[in-house]
Amino acid sequence: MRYSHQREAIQEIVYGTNAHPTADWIFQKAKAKIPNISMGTVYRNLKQLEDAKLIKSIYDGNIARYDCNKEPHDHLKCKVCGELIDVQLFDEAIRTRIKKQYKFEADDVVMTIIGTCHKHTK
Amino acid sequence: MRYSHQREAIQEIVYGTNAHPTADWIFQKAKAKIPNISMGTVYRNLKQLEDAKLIKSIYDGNIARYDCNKEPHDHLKCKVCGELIDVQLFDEAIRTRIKKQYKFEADDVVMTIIGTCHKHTK
DNA sequence: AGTAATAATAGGAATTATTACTATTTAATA
DNA sequence: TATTAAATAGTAATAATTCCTATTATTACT
Repeated sequence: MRYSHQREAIQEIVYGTNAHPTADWIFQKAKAKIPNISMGTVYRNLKQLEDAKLIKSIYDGNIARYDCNKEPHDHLKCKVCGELIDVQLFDEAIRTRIKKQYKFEADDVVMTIIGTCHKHTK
Repeated sequence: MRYSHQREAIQEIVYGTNAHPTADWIFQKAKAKIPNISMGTVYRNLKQLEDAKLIKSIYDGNIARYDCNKEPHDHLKCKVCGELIDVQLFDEAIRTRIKKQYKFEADDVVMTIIGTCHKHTK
């Protein structure tokens, strides 16, 4: 993977937030740095960064979000404010259980728990 | 919710398979019964059936799939054949742990474990 | 049974997220 | 510095889904 100014900027943007930004949000931020950057460049680089394990992507409903947290982790999604909170729930015990119970070799987990976060409890 | 021939057909189609069909697959099947049914009708009714808790929907990547299994459950997704297998992993113990550890009230879980199913182990 | 009210529909246009295409630019390196 | 191929900008294309509107069908009421 050859160096590019655009990719560096995109990586910096994703690393600069833990708000799980969308491709479009990243595109808007990138335009502030590189005014004529194009959406295709954003998508291509996000994919490359993901392939290189420098970022992760998650599907929030039907829209992709990008995450600078590279550790295996899961998400709590608040149904009031929509925020995604990083948590670590899936562990080796569950992996073993899945292997024994279902003869299924688990590589990756996409887990989102929908509910209400502490900011909205009265 | 008023009766409609179209909704009845759509519900029958979803109930008639456990292959987690997409909206388009359901649309094709529905056309065999009702030749001039439209895609909008399929989407509207799938949403209504989901609101009425008669079916469930899950996101497989960025595409919606529909499930006649109304019980809370999770999915194993085989990365070789793409099949989604219904399992039950999320339980009251995890819900309690989330509440204590993160002060988060969990309502629903969207969990998909990506890996390889037993059909592809040599 | 006839009629009024309105939910649901067909058909198509619009939207949104994402991918594909192509001529040009840029980074690596010989 | 000249060469080569990867990366880019700009734009067109695609795919899933939603929105719009005139018409149709279901229900409720006489």
